Amino acid sequence: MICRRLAQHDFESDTLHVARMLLGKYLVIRHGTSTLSGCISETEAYCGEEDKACHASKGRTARTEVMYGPPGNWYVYMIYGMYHCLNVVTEPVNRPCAVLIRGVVDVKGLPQPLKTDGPGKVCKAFGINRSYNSTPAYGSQADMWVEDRGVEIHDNQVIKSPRIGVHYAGEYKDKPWRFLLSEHPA
DNA sequence: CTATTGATGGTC
DNA sequence: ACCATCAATAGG
Repeated sequence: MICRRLAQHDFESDTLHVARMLLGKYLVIRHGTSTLSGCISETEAYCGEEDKACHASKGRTARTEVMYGPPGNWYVYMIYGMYHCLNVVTEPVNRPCAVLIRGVVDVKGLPQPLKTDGPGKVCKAFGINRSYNSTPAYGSQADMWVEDRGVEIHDNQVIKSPRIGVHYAGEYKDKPWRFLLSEHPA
């Protein structure tokens, strides 16, 4: 069975391409001796300063700094004071883009099943917080990474839609930059 | 529809 | 130092 960790260069390409590519890949996190993993089922692309829905539309700040750095680092932020959202930085240095991981299915390693159909719930189930911000999502040293387990996702399994919760984003609010599996492969 | 919750960025 | 807003979620 194929089981390859993605490499940094896998995150360097166009953000829409990465968001589509991540569907069917596996998010894996190591907590000490235990490991959690699940199949990525929903993503959204956030594409640079010109994208009014992207946090980097406000320019370079302490929060967005990681997006201006090299691709393949995690971008984790807190939203509404209660939830964390997990993103991975894409595209070359100084091009502030990221993919939000909104849904993970078929999660293995939890003591009991938890709903993971939303970005806040993904982070809660996986125990993801700000301490992961700016850490690499690739390489053998990573605590949390993405694996290709050979699951092929065809275009007829992928639904594209506008992104959630970005009504304020002007001409960018209706861009079909959300990608989700119509049925998950498990 | 509302309440929750605190980080964040903009303004004073 | 304030203040409005927010890439969410649960509950009516």
